[in-house]
Amino acid sequence: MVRRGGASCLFSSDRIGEKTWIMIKRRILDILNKTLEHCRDRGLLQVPVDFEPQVEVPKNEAHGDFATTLALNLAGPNRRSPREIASTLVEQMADGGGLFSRVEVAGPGFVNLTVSPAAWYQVLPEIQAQDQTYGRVNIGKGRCVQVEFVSANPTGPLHIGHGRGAATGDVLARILEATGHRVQREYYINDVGTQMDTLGRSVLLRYQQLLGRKLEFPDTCYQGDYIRDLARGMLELHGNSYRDTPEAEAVPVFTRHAADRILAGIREDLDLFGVHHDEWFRERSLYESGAVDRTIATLKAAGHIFEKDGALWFRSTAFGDEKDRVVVRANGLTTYFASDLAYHQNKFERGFELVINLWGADHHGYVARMQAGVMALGRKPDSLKLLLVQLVNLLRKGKPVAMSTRAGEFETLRAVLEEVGRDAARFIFLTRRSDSPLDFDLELAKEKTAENPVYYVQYAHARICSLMRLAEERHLPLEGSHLSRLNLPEELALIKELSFFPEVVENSARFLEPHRITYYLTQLASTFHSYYNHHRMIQDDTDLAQARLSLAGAVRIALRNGLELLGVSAPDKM
RNA sequence: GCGCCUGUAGCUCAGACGGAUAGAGCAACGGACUUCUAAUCCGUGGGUCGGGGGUUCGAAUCCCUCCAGGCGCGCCA
Repeated sequence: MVRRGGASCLFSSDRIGEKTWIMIKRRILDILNKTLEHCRDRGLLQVPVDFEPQVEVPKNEAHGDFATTLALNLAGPNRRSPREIASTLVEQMADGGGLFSRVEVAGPGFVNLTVSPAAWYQVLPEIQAQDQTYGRVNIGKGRCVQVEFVSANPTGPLHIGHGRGAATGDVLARILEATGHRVQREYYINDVGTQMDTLGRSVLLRYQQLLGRKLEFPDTCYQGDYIRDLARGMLELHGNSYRDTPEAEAVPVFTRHAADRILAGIREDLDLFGVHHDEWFRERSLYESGAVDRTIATLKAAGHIFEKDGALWFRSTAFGDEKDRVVVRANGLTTYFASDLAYHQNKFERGFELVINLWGADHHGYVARMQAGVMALGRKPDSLKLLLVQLVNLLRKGKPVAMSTRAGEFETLRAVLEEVGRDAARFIFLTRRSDSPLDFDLELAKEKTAENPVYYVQYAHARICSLMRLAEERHLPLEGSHLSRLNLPEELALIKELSFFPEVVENSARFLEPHRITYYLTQLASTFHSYYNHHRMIQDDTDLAQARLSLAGAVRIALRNGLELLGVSAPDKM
């Protein structure tokens, strides 16, 4: 059953180790900072106090593994040419234990850095050692974060748009967990208001029809077949005992029955999708506990509420909204916004330092007032992040599948899951940034070809597993000390790409963009497939075989951990 | 009308903090399985980054303006 809110930030799974970072980039930054310090101390360069060197990966590989723009950025303050500054830096730079095989000034004043193969090789054993934790980065430092997502009204089954929200929210939560945050997943149930009344009335009318009563079923009621099923449920439970009950009395009974049933169905759908919420928070509880009244009183005491035309208004314009908003109507009823204010106050009272809400893109007109509300409640505006999830265009062989809740002919999440499976659905939902519309082709999602990115990535993983099985049969060592045999450019490039994984995860968390993971995995799989097709792993030269298998093993770890973040399985064979 | 978002190859889209010659997948065309999984790989063509102006040593990225599209603008939920 649904639990009441109140559980605060009690999660204690602190599985994030400290040593979760591939060191190359960090080491480069250390060297650069030390060099700058050295130059400043000896009066060779003026360095602004909070100057931080930028290290990037050049597009052109002839420009080395990394490049820094610091000479370009220091040119202004020093009134000297960037190339001159770059030369000074390079002269003064101490090589940190043979990290670089080449350092040179190029172009307008870039310093290009090439990392020595020996330093790259160290990445592989480190990935092996970190294994399951590779990719975890502790940037959250135990910060309490709540992700509220799906939160569909219990008026019908989840459709595919909710599925996208579910996948995005769940993966976001996984990414935040992997980056040292304590995360709670929450579902907000709008169980108050006219939509719920409409639901109850819809089921009641169908119930009466089942009892043989001739009546018109209005357009304003929910049309889907599931309403008839709910009515049949009531019939089985209660026979005809509500046949002549006055509507005002019967509707709440039907509403509760319908909402409970639908919610149970929603939970099943989410379960099937591998999505689990820690907390199911009922809007009704905010009224029952007096939280809504309390929040309005708080805002009133702070001078953010005024009265006009018999209604109470929240002065959201004081916080950047374009107009003020009603919280209590002239008829005495509170608005949806009022309970939302109370809900967010409640979230902060539960101790969350960051609150993330995923909303359907059609709510975007609501963003400014909610942000205003958060500020009025005395919180920093960035303690609430509102992410908008755009529409999903459901296609079948490129042609749109009609979707309309009203007409009752929508494609449910469950139907999609049954057709294409959990892995494909999750992955495809995350192939685009959430605020851009997504085409979801059912036929493509089922295809077991290269066009389907899910299989592409999973196949790379299965392929490596298959390699390992064969290597074991032939008694080849999977680990050893022959990494220096990896001297092909594509081998070094693959190690380099592997080393970026933690940074991808980190950025994915920092910008709240799960699609970065799917992009990275697709790219990594592609690099590996290409490498595999050009070079034999298992072969007579056992030292070389061992080195290549170590590399493949590290690729497998990154693929597996990345898929794990997406909640997608990493099969051993396909 | 006001506000927010978007505009990158034929299509779908990546490109955090401004960096060197703008990328991927699909589609099109042409190739690679006696050898570790061809659910794979390789090659070819394809672009005034919506137009214009500005800031900068340097702009797809920042600013202004115009154009085109999407969404939002209730004492609804």
